[in-house]
Amino acid sequence: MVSNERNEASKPSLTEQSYETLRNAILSNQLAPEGVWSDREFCERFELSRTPVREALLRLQSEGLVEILPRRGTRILPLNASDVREIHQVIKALELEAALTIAQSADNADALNAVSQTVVAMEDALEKNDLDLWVSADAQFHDEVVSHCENRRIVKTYRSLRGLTDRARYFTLRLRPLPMQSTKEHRQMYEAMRDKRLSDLEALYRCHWDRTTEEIARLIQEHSQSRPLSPLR
Amino acid sequence: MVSNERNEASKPSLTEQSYETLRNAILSNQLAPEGVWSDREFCERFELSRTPVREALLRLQSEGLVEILPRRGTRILPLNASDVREIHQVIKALELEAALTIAQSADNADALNAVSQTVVAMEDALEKNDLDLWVSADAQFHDEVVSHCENRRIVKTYRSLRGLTDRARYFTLRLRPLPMQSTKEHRQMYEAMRDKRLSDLEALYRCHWDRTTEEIARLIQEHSQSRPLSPLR
DNA sequence: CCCCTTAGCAAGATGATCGCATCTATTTCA
DNA sequence: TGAAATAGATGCGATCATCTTGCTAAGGGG
Repeated sequence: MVSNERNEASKPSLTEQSYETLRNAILSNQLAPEGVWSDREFCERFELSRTPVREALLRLQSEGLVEILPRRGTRILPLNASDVREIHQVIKALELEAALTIAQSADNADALNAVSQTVVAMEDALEKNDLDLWVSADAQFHDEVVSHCENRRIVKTYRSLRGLTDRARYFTLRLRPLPMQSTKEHRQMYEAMRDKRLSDLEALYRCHWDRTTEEIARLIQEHSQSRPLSPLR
Repeated sequence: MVSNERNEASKPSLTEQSYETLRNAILSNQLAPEGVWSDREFCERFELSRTPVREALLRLQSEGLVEILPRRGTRILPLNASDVREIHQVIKALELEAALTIAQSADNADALNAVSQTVVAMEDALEKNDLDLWVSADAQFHDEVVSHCENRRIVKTYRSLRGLTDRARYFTLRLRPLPMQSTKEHRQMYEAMRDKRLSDLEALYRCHWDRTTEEIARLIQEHSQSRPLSPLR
């Protein structure tokens, strides 16, 4: 009666806690992606003990945020232009698949409604010249599309990859042109989804992501030429 | 043949060893996907100790093969028809993206050559009526496509998901019709890729995967109706 | 009087800590 | 320059404390 399935809310384990702490520290760039860190340094800095930290690092490695060098230490992987391009390509493919699924679904009223609202929010934010609001609406657009595709694997993979590039998106936001073009594209994507124009939807999606990707990747390339390449795993 | 970047081959840590052992045991169905296992049982059965087993289980959980119930044990997740559909949808999207990338690449001679050879191998195997050989060639077709897309994230995500459904594919292989249709489709996909007919390629890919997915999913549904649904994470 | 519900206890298992042997990298000496 | 020793850190295992769960018994209701 009392017990439902959410048992992780009751008491976050230290491993979970370590994972969240380290992940946030990396994504917010509090941990510089340079040099090799030892377990001890993580422990001392965040007041955690070794086992939870080790298990958290293993998870972060599987997500591609860090690289564990056996018997040597842990390296925070920097995000270079090539990484952004690779990750965005996967995101593009997954999100397009989700959008196509929604467009072809018979029962997509909820999804379309949710997506529609985010488009309106983007247009409002643009009018008010509120970039933070726009970013939030933009993120929500993509999240709503993915969330409504009824495929937990797509959602999970998408979320984990998306987190990686939020760093990049955040830092390059104010360096990019005002997102008028982007806002228009989002409306077009929504309408193509609504009207079940599948090939239009696909072309729009690919175009949108390819353009966004190039904008961000170029900015990263210009602003951090000194950073080393990061091997995967 | 020649190992290039694989530095884990030099000396497999016990964690790596545990991971491989457990993963193989699950994928080959030596560990029944029923009931909850304790750490000790894994340790005794495979003669490993707890720390490596725990770390391996964490990795397997992040791949969706097992579910760790806090303070209760570890459950091997069964593969039901719905899972197969979800995973195949992701695979379809990723592999299509890879195929499109190859088709649009200027320097795709190597890739096309490798893929072409696997198609020939499939046709040979079919003629000899050698199912095992056919399966191997089939797997190699998809692997070559993904491997040549120059995107490590796609490769990595693909491999991890593909492993999950190999179980299903293996078990349903001999229950499915002879793969004549499938072989023909692979040749068509290859030719579309070679001739840069992108929309054909896309349609062929979607059609191929959707058909394969339904074949396998239906067989699973019929053969294992008694199995419980498996929640993700 | 019997059965069902609930509280309490015990046993077993897990999350986390700590220590040891081993391996890597660096430094020093020949 | 090269080899060996030393210092430091990691991988792994042993151990402790806490939590879950199943069993038992007591109490209340039919």
